[in-house]
Amino acid sequence: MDPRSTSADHDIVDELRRAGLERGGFLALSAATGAGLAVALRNGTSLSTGVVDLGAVISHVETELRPRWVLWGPETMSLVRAGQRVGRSWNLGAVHRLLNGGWHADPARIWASVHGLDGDALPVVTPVDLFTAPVEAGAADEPLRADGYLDPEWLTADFEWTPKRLSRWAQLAAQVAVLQEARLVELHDRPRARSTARSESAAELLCAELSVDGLPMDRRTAEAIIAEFIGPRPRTDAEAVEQRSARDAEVLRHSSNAGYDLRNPAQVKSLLRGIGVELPDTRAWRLEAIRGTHPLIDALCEWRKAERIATTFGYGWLDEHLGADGRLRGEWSGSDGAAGRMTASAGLHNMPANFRSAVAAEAGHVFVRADLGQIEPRILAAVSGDAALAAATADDDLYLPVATQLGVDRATAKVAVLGAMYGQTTGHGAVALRGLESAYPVAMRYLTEADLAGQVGRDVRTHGGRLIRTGSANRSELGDRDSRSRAAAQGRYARNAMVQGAAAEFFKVWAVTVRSRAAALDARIVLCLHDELLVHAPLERGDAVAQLVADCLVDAARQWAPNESVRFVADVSVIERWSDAKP
DNA sequence: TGCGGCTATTG
DNA sequence: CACAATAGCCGCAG
Repeated sequence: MDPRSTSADHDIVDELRRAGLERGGFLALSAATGAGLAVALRNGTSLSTGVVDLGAVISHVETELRPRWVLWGPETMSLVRAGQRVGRSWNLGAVHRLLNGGWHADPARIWASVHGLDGDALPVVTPVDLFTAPVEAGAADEPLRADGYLDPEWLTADFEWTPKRLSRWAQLAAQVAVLQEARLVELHDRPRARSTARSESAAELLCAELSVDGLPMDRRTAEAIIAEFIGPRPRTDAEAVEQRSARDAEVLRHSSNAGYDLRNPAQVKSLLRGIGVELPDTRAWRLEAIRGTHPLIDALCEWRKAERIATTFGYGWLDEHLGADGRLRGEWSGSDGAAGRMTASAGLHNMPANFRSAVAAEAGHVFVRADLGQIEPRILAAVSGDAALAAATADDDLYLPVATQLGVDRATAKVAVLGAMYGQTTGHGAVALRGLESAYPVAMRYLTEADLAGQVGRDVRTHGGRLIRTGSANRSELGDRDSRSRAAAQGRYARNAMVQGAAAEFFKVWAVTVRSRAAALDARIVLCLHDELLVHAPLERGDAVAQLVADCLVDAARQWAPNESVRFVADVSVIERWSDAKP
């Protein structure tokens, strides 16, 4: 178990082979600036080096052995920042979130979880003062405490890493990976869980790469779009203030009282009351509905659009997130706290659609854009095993056969299906909903059971094995509602999470398959948008990448879906700007 | 200064 | 205006 040191004289690949590492085997990695790196195998063997070129060692091992790199989590970014694009990973944080739901995935919690310790009773760092005896040097090399928890000192930002400590840390990571794998195997009713662990881990690699690479964006086009709404870039703060009050004045001149604050919803209501309009709230869709009835309404609608650009998607946004290299960068997360979709900051997931013309491929490159068609109802058909709904997926537009089956028009069928997945029980869709119950009983029962579980706070698991927590933890927005509507909300949440979560798992399988196979064509994924992929590819490889993306969908479906009864479809196009895609 | 409410945008 | 997310500004409590 003693860590062995390796050096340039001793080839680390040979040592790993001798230690029993097979191609694709678990290889835990820990590294710290100035302290070198350490790796550990699942059998406990650990090797460490002194200060090394992290990239060179990883690259060598990756080429020769293609291991499954076991990472606690944050090392993923270090790896990618060091220029490494490894193929396989086992991300302890991602697997922890899969097994336990929620968002927390720090090493202390992960360790406690796989050892059955209370995650809400984690030890905390005791402040060092005159009355605290200094920790003995020997004890500080062992992170495992007598009570079974990890020493919180090891998790602090200024922890002093040594080769010996890195070795131990890697050993622990390897142990956790083995324990997590065992837990996944125990999920007998979720046979896909181990596979999901691997694809979710690969998605973490993809997220790190997306964070580092960024989205190609043409600054001049973006600035022109901003200028359309709020005018040229202000040169001074005073000029910015002036532009802002000029925008306000354009609305207020239609009112007799110019003192109202347009940014205060209550005052906007008063403003509207002044022209004889009484609204329950001042949301855009309510204002749009009465557009043209008074010049103030129209001016207010325009003001709202401009204000949105000025505050969120204006020059400040570009300055903060668009690099000198023309890449828009945000932080990517592989799975959010709820159903496990990917998230991104810097507006990458909620950029107004009119900015898509600014998202442009670089010279000599094209985008391959692909989006999944009607993914959620197709996912529902697959995970529920509803043969009738699966039959409808044979159509490019599944709402057409569903409409025929229900004896309603397509629009009604669509609203009903979406309403069923979101948990809507009232309104126009409610009548058609009863038609769904009789036409697709298996799918509807799948949703209802998730709903009931959510209502009573019983956790559920998606098809791929992700725990959806519906109990007390994790959700905060259910504060002061009464218990009945809270239960109903939790029911809708669980019902939808089973579909949205499974769709997210499937999407990630597709995305990581594309990631892995597009590399050989020098193409890289630059954006993931829940059901849409944007791949940046060399101009001459555009068609080949488009074909590859379509092929990967077939493979992803074969790998992820319980059987081949459900058809998944994607619209794939080769374009120069994101806006070139069909509506 | 932190938090809930309101608003807008995306899938 | 159901399900999910990020993100800004405002008013209010501490």
